[in-house]
Amino acid sequence: MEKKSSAVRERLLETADRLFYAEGIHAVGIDRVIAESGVSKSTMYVHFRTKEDLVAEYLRRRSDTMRVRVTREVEAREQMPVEGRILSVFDVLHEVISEPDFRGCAFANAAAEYPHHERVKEAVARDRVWLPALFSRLLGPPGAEDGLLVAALVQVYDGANAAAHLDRSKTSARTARKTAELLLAARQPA
Amino acid sequence: MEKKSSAVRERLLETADRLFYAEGIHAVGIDRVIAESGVSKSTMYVHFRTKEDLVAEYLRRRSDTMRVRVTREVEAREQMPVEGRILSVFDVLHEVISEPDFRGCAFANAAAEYPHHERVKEAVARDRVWLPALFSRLLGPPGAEDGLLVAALVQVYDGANAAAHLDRSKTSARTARKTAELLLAARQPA
DNA sequence: GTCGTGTCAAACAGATCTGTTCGTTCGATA
DNA sequence: TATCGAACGAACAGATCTGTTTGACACGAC
Repeated sequence: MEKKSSAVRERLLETADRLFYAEGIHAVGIDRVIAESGVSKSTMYVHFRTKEDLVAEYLRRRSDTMRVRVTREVEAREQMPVEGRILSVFDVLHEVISEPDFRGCAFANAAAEYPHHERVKEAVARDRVWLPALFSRLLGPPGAEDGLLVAALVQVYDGANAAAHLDRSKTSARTARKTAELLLAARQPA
Repeated sequence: MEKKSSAVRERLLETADRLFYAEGIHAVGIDRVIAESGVSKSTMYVHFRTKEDLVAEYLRRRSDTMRVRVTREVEAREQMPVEGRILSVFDVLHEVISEPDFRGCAFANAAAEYPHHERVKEAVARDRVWLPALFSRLLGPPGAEDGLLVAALVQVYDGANAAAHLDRSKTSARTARKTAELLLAARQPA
């Protein structure tokens, strides 16, 4: 299934990703996407029945890309203690927010633009699952307070994302990492 | 200056605040605002020369309202130790995210919708100042690491805001408060 | 060689959005 | 009572946005 990976489709998605993320979804019309991707409008509507479809696919890929990127780094530290593996998530975040075109969390942004849009809400909900799941898995068989620890770690991650965006802070992921260290050190020594 | 506080202007701003915050700025047209405020379009354009002016004023008031609300709670605890005063910020946040129409940080949302819009950027920058300033003031004459502590506290606040919005978490401010307690307890005991 | 598929270019339809204009109404005040 | 300011309602202009339609072209497979 889903053999649809033609060259035009890919070009459309790359352009959509770049424009939607950089300028916002509402602010970028279909005409911009087709102009900058070099695909004709009629062809674009063959590959994506509506703009909504294009947006949904944009979000799906954003989520997958980030999840894979973070997960790969964590997996690469297989023989590290869990603390180091969890902290490496914040190292990836540091890389991400350092990229010149960083403009915050694509899902927070999409949720802000389309608060009552069903497919966007689904895409956001889907994205919001993987990071706490990763932390949970790394922290092993859940103790009583691990739910709280996971939630706290995710919050620190989100806060660093927000600060990097709204304050243009270049160091927010470093700050977040230190807070995460503190949270991990304070874990109940069961 | 700025004696402009007529009844129509107030009705326009109240309606704009409700609609822009609930549904997003792009998604709400001027026609919605005038219809729901019961003000004619021509009158609205007397009070606000453009939609942009209305948006800027909406953000200004949102920022002021929240700043006043938080500051008042903190000031009410004048004889408490600083830790308690700082933690009370997260109690206010808990109240805010518990309100039924909560839909995230209005400034994060606006920044997501208008990434390159000068007046929105100004409004966001203006809002982003008061919370770290409040934390700094409470923490007293800045030690070497207090900048880091302030940034960490703000991040935790932002993270709780994001989680409350994107995950519909009702407990995120409580989680954030616990993290803040940890951060404060770990302060260098100078 | 013909058919089918994928693509393009351009015009168009219909909706929506911001902002303007114009004539009218109503109430306060001098 | 006459005047003036504030607001109204409705139509309009012009831009923009999503999505459709039409006709043509290129190219590979049968």
